Amino acid sequence: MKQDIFQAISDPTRRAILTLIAIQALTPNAMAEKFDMTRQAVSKHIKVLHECELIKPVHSGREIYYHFNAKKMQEFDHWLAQFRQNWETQFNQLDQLLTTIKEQK
Amino acid sequence: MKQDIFQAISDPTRRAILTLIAIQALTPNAMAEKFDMTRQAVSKHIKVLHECELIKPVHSGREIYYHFNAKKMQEFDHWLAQFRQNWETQFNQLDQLLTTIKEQK
DNA sequence: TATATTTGCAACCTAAGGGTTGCACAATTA
DNA sequence: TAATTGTGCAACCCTTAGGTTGCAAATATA
Repeated sequence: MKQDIFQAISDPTRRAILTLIAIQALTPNAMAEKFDMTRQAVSKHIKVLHECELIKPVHSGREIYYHFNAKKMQEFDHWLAQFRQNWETQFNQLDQLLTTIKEQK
Repeated sequence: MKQDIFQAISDPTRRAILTLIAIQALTPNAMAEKFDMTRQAVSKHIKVLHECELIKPVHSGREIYYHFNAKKMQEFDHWLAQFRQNWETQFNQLDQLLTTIKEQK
């Protein structure tokens, strides 16, 4: 079952993991130390992030360093692009509309 | 219970709603016509989007037009900012690292 | 070889998500 | 006023999500 990046990002723990490894690649054990939950729980989050390719494993002996996959994160940026025009122009128009309606009452 | 914007966009139907009303404000009934589910199910999605302020209701008689709140959507853009540097530079470095490791074998 | 370490996987439990139907209520219209 | 329309809320059901414990496999170390 291929995961969806939006679903992957919806969990706060997974967002924290991404923030951590965007700075430096980490092993599952190293990540688990940062959170108040079992290593296995963190491992599940890693699995989700890996399945949707937001992170990439680099094996080194028995350790696995998970790296942040910036390229995949760009997909989120592309989805956001459809709304950029809105927050550049339309939100001023909405303010105007709301003001107009208020005045009509 | 205040909703989280990341959780709000994790659902495909809610993303579709946002895409629709980014173009033009719509009533719940008008939205429901676009989807293969009951009006009440769509209404639940609207509730989630409203609670986290990604959409804003504008009442007009007994109808309610939900408008896209571009300002709130910008929060995603701000969250993404922390990763921009990564996809501008680091993903090339990762490629290099992977290549290096491959050569070491 | 025996032992310790790092990791992943399976079973299980509980809470939350997303759908349904039914109903209540306010605003419009006959 | 009576009937229709647009909306939201509650109860319910089933599946998924996120946590736990326990175990197995692979690598490193004594």
